[in-house]
Amino acid sequence: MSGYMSVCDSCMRSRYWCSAMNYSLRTVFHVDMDAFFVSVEELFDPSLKGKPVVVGGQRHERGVVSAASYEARKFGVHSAMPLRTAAKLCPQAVFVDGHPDRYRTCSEQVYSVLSSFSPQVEMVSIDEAYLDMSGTERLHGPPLLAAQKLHHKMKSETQLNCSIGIGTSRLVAKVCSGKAKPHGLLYVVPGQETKFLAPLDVRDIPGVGKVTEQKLNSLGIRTVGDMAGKDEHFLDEHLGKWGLALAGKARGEDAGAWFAGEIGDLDAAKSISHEHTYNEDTADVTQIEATLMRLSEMVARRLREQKFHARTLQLKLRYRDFTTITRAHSVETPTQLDNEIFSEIRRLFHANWRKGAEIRLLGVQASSFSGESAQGDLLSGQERGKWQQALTAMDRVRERFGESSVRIGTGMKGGFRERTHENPAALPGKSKPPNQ
DNA sequence: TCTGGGGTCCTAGGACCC
DNA sequence: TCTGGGGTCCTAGGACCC
Repeated sequence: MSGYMSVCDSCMRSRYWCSAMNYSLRTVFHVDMDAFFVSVEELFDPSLKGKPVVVGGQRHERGVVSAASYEARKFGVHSAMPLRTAAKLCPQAVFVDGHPDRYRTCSEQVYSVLSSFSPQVEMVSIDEAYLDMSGTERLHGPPLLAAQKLHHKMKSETQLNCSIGIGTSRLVAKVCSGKAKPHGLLYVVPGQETKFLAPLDVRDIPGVGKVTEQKLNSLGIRTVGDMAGKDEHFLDEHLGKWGLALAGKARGEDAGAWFAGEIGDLDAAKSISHEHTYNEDTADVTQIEATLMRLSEMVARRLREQKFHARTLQLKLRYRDFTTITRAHSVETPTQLDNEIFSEIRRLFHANWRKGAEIRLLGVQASSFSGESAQGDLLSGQERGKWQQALTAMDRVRERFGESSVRIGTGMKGGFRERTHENPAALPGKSKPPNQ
């Protein structure tokens, strides 16, 4: 049981190997899809293959890159970069709008492949998952063999590539998958965690961003090894609770539970939000309220889908100069109704907007969820019931015929004015008050 | 460069209660 | 009358992730 070698599937170069094996420890896979959005777009339009591709919007739009193909990355393009910057760096790139529905569908296929390898799969985002592979040796063989099988099955069933990191903790597995990209495997054998992590930049630790990196650097800490060398008091003193967590990470340890399934409802959503950035800043109250209405509807609809009632409603407001404020209010009766959310949001807006100041972004967020709402005072119990019914019916229609098929008309309780939808494509909807 | 959208978690201050 | 300390809830802001 010695000498497993990790091999990149495409180039067959070895990546890492070691001779120690220990099955008494847990084996975690971190599976990360390669350039996921780009790869999915290529499935729908094979002519994109081999070209520099930028997913996220058109080259002159306000917005940022969601994903870039490896060809585009060669020019310095990366995700979160403004689209216009990407266009300057790589003028020949093909710019593609994102298609969330396609990604969701493919993500489900990915999940089903993963599920055939372990009963413990935790999707942590649309293109990324942890698998608890402990105890699967008899079925799938030792970790590297199982990982190679997974690579092949993923490719043959979804036509997508992934990278796989293997370790005794989620942290190590995650760092490995990052180092294995693209389409590689990387295995850190039990006992070698600290050695593997030590030379890495602190920035490679998930959770360490620009700010924490700067702070650590100023303390003379550049590598994970530097961090592991400091005692916990030191880190605690300078970084608080974070410091202690980081000290553990430097040793390759996870904080908290291994897998959500073990401690129950870890994946339950804690907030639901929608926001919108205008293509052109605006101070037009009619347009602003229409946007707030639409965002409120979107949030309410998802609350109903998930059978949540929210107690805390939050408005987010970003001005032209990028200064951003949030203003929240907790209502007495948790709600999932469009008009209750909208009226609270509208109140927050008018109470906090610097009148006349141009707005770049608006957002609506709901949180503090409960399963049921008490019978409330904003609307009487009977009235509330009617709204509930009407809105649930509308949700069903929207599901079948699309977002623009139903609109709340004027004159309903709550008095919404006719919508001036800023997205022309969504405009030609029928106005239809709920029955009764 | 001119900065999306959807989330999670943490901190910190103030109100309020005991 | 002045003064504690702990706990919890609420709100605002910010770091970070994909």
